[in-house]
Amino acid sequence: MSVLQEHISQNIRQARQRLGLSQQELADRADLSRRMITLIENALGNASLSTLDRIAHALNVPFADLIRPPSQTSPGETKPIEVWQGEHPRSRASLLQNAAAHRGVELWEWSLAPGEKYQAEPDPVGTREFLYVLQGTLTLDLVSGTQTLVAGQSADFPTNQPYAYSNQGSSLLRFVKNVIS
Amino acid sequence: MSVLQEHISQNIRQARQRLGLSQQELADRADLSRRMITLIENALGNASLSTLDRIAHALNVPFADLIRPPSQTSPGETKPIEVWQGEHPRSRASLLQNAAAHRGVELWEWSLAPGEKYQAEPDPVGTREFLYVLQGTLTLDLVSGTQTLVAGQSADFPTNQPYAYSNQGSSLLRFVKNVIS
DNA sequence: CTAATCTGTGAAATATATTGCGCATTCCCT
DNA sequence: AGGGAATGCGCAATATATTTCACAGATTAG
Repeated sequence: MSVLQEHISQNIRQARQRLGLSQQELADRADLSRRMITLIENALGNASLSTLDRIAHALNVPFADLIRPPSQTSPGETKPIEVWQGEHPRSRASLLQNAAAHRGVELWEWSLAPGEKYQAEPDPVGTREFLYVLQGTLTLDLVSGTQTLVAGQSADFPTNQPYAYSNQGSSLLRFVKNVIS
Repeated sequence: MSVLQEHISQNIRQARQRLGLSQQELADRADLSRRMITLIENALGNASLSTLDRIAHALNVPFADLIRPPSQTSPGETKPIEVWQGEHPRSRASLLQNAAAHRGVELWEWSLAPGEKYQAEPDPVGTREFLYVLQGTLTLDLVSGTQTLVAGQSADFPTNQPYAYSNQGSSLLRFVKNVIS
């Protein structure tokens, strides 16, 4: 199959998993059959414009991102994608940028209200994260132990094991992170 | 019909006429029927990926050009390394994290005092940057034009051409950036 | 005017995208 | 072990993209 379809299939699967959606859920959102999602994500089939467009909308990404060759992008802003929201309205996770680079680089900005906690699931081996705390205090729970980071500090750790962010301080916590896979 | 199809139809017709091709000639080159070309150029029909891809090849343009709006074309902290400092003591660039990933990912935090400017030299092709403005206003000079980013906005652009950051506002500018090579 | 080319459109035929269903497999969970 | 969720795949049915052909209007050239 064409290189184009390879890119599309990878981009779609990546975006879907980033949102934590199953194939069925994506199919429902896009009003397509799960069969079609499977076909496209495996670079089989030959989707039509409307099909791809509906998937793009369901994934909340610009259409261009689906066909973007992993190497190049055009200059421009992109608007944040709200990916997760905590009980407190100020607790949220936004995907700022996502490069379908060799393996993939993501730039995130997170906010956690006092007392808020986010428990993350393990990623595939090879995945790691960069953290940079903008304000507040971040408590980072890893299998190897607990770490505390204050504004201006950064950390680097593998995420193929369960981990959790929490704000045990009394003021808003904000930090940026990179996910490298 | 969708905006997407409007763009595609205009782009295709525009590219075809630029080459001085008739619909029939384009159809022959792309191994499609002239009927299909007519349908697509009038934003009717709903082309498949392969169809659009063949048209893109026949027109000798990247696929991405068809869809754009017709107008354009182990855990541990590390301590920051001071890499650049401006005339004003509050203007500085710190390398926060640097992953020797497949090709390399860097996470930076920058500060620019009002009036400060940093002129960057072109990087090797394939190098790109992610920007995320924390506070203040960032003026980004690219060969393709000038962009202004305020706090909370992010941008993504290739850096194989000269570019410059400047703070033309009246308050301190802070932003983080990723360099992906 | 007449011929020739280009473009748009309708309709039936054909190719293929898309669906719906069932089933196998894997993985996670208790 | 066993149950449930998620994914992949074969296959027949259906929807629709794509072709083929035929014709009409518009434009240009001789």
